[in-house]
Amino acid sequence: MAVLVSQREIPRNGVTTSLKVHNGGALAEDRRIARSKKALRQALIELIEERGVDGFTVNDLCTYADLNRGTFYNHFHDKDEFLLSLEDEIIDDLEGFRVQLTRLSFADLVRYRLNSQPLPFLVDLFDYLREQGDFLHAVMGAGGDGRFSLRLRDAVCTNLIRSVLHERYRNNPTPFVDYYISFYASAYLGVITRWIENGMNESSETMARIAMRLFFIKPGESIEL
Amino acid sequence: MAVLVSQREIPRNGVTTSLKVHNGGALAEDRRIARSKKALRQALIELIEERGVDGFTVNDLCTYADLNRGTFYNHFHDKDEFLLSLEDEIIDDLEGFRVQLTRLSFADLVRYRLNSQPLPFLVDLFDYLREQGDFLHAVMGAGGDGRFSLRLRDAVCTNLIRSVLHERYRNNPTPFVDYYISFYASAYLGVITRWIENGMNESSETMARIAMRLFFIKPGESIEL
DNA sequence: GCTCTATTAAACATGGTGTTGATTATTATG
DNA sequence: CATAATAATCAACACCATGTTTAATAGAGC
Repeated sequence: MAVLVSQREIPRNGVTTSLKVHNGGALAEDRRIARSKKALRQALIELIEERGVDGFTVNDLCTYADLNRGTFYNHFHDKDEFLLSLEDEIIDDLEGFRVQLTRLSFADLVRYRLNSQPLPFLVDLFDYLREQGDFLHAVMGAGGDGRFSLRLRDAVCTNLIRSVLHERYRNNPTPFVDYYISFYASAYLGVITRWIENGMNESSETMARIAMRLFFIKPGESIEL
Repeated sequence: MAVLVSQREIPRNGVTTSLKVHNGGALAEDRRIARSKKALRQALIELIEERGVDGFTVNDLCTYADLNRGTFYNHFHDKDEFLLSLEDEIIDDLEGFRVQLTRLSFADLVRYRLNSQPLPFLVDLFDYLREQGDFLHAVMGAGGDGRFSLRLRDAVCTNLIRSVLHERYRNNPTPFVDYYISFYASAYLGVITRWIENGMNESSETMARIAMRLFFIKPGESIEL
């Protein structure tokens, strides 16, 4: 009676799914599972691009992925949980960048800027975003999932600004500082979004330089091109 | 046979719905329609806040609005069309601000800044946003409609930046200028979003001043509080 | 090769959707 | 106030997606 129970067991909060792409080896997923999830991921991207995140059903998803609908339900409870699990992977990966961020100081930024060098951290970040480009393009586009952009802003941009902000103001609860942080966090999210929307034409180095240049510019000033 | 056809006729693209709130008088809507739509709007806001934009059905909507489900379908084809019609109202209203924007120059901004006066245009904008606060809070929040923020950014913020940008760069297709505009457009959208999320505590004048101050600040500089 | 398990296929109850026709209630208008 | 117009209600409908369950098949791992 309880024999086949494990088949119905759905991984709590996508723990297993995080092993999928960057699989270190330990606790490797069954090839069939990996294949199915990969096909579903690709189908999801295509369908979001074509019809927007709410413009298709689980049926459509499985048709695109050339899988039985039951297979989908073996792994995910519903469409949203599946989407969230993929988003979680990205956010989890970005945690790694967050720890780099906390080590970053305003002084570092200035030093690299004076040497006309892009911050390696930023280059790595744009490299990673490019790696996930197809998914990000779908999910951050017009038909994508608005929640993800908010998470990305909090996961990366807000922390980025906080870390390079002068220590005095970093945890200052003044309303202006609050808006100051929101201002720049959203600003950098906007740059990233724009880059992804436009097909990521610029190289990661170029983008890192642009990001740094934007940090040191004053809006009212004339731009030296 | 074609007698009752008019009851099923749904207004093409929410033309009639735009008369609802700010009704100038001409072609006034039937009171019953206005009442129904108002109830639906309020129900929508409550349900988005409670369950997110995809967390409820047309059934729920009508239960909250205390209306028959048929009434909803008399006016709208589906949930999304209804939501879009409400968003369109806001965007249409903001068109008025857009024309003010095109008249705005960088010089104006500096002049007001030197006199420590907030731009009347900005005060009006924040006043209007507050007026629509409950809807905006729902639709721009975590459970809201991500598409709307994108529209708001394009309708207001991008134009705002373009108009105060130096003429030389305004229509400059350089990649950097492109990102420059995205940067500041998203930045100001972020400030607006933050203000709305936080319950719009600051007055419109205060927000206008903060917005102007953020325009003249250089990120790397220390902030004078 | 043998065991375990993922995929498939079919069936099912459930619930939301969008539409329709007839009835009732409310509104605008003369 | 009386009347015509029309909006809201109610019940019923076919349709489709959902999420679950079963048994059979196929494939992975060892």
